[in-house]
Amino acid sequence: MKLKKLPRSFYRRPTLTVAKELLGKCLVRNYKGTRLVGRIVETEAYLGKLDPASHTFRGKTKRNEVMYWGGGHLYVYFTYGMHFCANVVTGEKESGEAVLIRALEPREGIEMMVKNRSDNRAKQSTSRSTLQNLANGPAKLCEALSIRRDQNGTDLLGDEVYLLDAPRIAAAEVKRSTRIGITNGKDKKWRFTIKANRWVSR
DNA sequence: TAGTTGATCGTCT
DNA sequence: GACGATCAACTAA
Repeated sequence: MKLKKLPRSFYRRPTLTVAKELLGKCLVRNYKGTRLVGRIVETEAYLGKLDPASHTFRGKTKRNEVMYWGGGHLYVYFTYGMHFCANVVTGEKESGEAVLIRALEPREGIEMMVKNRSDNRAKQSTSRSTLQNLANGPAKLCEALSIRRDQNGTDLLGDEVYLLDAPRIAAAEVKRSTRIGITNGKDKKWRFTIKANRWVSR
């Protein structure tokens, strides 16, 4: 069966629901005529005003403006002086909520992803670092898919970046845990992963 | 293999 | 002026 692009209505729902259902969907990035595709295996929800760890906790700013555009947009931010992270904006307009994509399982255009990753850094991946290291972290997948500041605010119903529908992951296969790399709101179990999936970040 | 640290800069206080 | 939704290299054992 042919997989379809997810409709706007998919995103305009409660953020935790979207975060959970994003698991197993495929993220597609059209880059220089090549389709780069990865299956989402790990997400985290950021619930705006309810969430001290969210960029929008303290209200709208120039940086987090995109999170108020409403479900179906891509929010890309820069952090640690060198990394980008990609979020899917969820909920209605002005909700200020989004889901962070934390890890992908590479599916298509893998050669290009490897190239993107090694171009930016003058690193060399030898024996050990193979596909495992390609997109198992929020900053890594941005590099692999060449998502940068230019993609901030991209409409996910366009052709540049979008998501393809896929059969929903069974509830028994979804693991819920605490989020990673934050200090505020540590206790909230708003991270979703596919159980026993080797592509999840650590 | 676990734990520590340097890189590096836009954004908010 | 401080720090972060990170990563990879380096150190010690």
